Amino acid sequence: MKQEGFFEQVYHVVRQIPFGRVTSYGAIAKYLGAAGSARMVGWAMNASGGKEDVPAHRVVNRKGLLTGKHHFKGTNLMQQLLESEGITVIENKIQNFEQLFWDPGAEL
DNA sequence: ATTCTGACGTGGG
DNA sequence: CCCCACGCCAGAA
Repeated sequence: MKQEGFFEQVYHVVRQIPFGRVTSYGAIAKYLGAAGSARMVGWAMNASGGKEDVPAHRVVNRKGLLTGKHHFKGTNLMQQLLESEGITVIENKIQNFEQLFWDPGAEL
């Protein structure tokens, strides 16, 4: 039974991201065993675009930059969601990124 | 089957 | 920190 597309695996991890926390595509990819294919993770999020259960706004690139904000409905929606969780975002970059970083492989 | 793209990551300068 | 080039591999046309 399985047949789970690559997306569902990503959603499974992203859904577990705690409130007010963030993670990177690479961390998720590595957790799934697809280290190096971080692009697939981001792409999976693109497919998840309609799933509200997947807080894609909590997933950023390794620099803590909101690279995917362009793919959201609005241009500033992603940042608003993050700030709504107590995260400070300046110039599309998350402040204290290392502090807010949540590693699925390390804590899960 | 081939070709292209992509919300990234790493290494070198 | 920035910039440049390469690799990665799943899915759509």
